[in-house]
Amino acid sequence: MLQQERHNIILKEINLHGKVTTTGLCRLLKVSLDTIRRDLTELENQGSIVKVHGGAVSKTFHIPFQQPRVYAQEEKKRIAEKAVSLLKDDMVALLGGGTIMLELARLIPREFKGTLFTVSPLVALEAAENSRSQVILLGGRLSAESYICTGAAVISQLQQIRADFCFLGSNGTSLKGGITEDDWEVAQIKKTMMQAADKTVMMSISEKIEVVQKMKVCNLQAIDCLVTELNPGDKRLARYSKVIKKLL
Amino acid sequence: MLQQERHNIILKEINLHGKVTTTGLCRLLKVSLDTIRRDLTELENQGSIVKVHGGAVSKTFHIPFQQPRVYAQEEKKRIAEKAVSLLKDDMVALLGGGTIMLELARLIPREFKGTLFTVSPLVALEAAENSRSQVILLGGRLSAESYICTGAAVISQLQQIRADFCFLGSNGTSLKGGITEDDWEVAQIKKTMMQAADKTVMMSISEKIEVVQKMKVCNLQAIDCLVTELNPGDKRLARYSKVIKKLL
DNA sequence: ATAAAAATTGCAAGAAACAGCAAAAAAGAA
DNA sequence: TTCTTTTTTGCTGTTTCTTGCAATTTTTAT
Repeated sequence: MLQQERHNIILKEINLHGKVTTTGLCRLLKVSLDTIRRDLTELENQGSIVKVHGGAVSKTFHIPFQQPRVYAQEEKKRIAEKAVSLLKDDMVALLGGGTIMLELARLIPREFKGTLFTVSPLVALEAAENSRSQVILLGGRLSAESYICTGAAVISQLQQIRADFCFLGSNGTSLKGGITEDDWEVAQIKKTMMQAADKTVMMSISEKIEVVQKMKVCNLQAIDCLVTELNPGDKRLARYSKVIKKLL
Repeated sequence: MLQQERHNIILKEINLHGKVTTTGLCRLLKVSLDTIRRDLTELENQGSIVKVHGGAVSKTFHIPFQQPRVYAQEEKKRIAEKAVSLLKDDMVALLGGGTIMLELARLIPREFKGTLFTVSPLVALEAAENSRSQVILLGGRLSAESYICTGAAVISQLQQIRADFCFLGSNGTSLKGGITEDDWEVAQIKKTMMQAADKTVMMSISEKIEVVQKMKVCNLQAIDCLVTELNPGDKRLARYSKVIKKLL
């Protein structure tokens, strides 16, 4: 077996599974551990893979140490950056809960002057810290699972509000299923929030695209803008661009 | 299973749920608790997550003031322990804000069954985490200084409540000046909370005894119970025992 | 206050990595 | 072909890394 041949097989394995183990390759290629180690060292020097104790992982699999933030969080941050650009002074905005919304609250410019309503205590605290805008927390029964206020009190307060924008995170976004959620209470709140605002901005990481959860929030037609970390021209979003007015 | 693999899985879990438990990961990954602990330590050193007792939380969910353990001076904890003993099942209680109240929220027994109203998002989150009781957050404009909800909305919601107990922290307690506060808005809220409850429990560390602030909340006669970290028979409290029905 | 759960520390067994060396294989030259 | 040179491979002993265990301390729950 040629050296080059082994290298190709190793690369194929890594691209397929994201990782390889030294002993696994040893069995697969019927050569000694040392040979495999030397192979891995060479491939690493070429810059194709990253060696770790026990084997090697693909470059995309490996998170460099300099990057202190977690990958999904980077994506969420990118989404929040795009969404926050929609904020204009004197705007009245409704904010949902979830981690993307927390990122958004964190990114609100200090000089932004507007009114922010939210059902999430965490988002409220973050927004109040980071901006001089008015932050109004819509109170109600606090759900320990979702960390947002739920129940009739929230619904009735929402019905008294007329907001310009409603920013929501999505747990499931699909062409057929629309926007879906795994918690019934949360779905109700989101529905009502959308009714209380002129326009709805839905934020979804691409992982959640074409994912369908148990509880329906709305059809895609009800969305005015879909924000993902992807480029709006990405092929994964092609079919969405026909249904939703604006992609970011 | 490669170490890197475990790390990736842990990060994914944290991003998905916001938190992980050591034992949960132990079951999921089929390795010993020690290995999980070491993994979490490494990920924390990388800056990806924040370790807490029992597991780890996502950096996004981790808000600096959510870990008031640093402020949790022994005295405040002692006060909270005494106060929490006043809670009985099926009780409706109003909770104020502040660090003592956070300690109280943390000490609420898991089996306590009652209804808790609060104007503080932090207290609400803590209480919802630590007990199976119903937690209702009274929403309103969030004050960035005091981290509690203020304004007319809170006042009007409070006027619709009839609670058994009202638990408040005090920033100033004196024989002549009564209970005082440095923030006008907060003083208004506290006044209204007291009116909405049958009995008021005031919690004050001895540092704040004989301290007078600018804004008056009430006279000492309006207090049903004063809780301090001192022994009720302490001579510093002697003159208070004549005015207040109960000392703890 | 007491009991239970979790964290920390030190340690030892096992697995993997490393370095040097020698045998085997491959390549090139006479 | 045969000999020499170079490269590759496998082996050995040593070192490093990882993991799980036990004892102890700290934190949390009751």
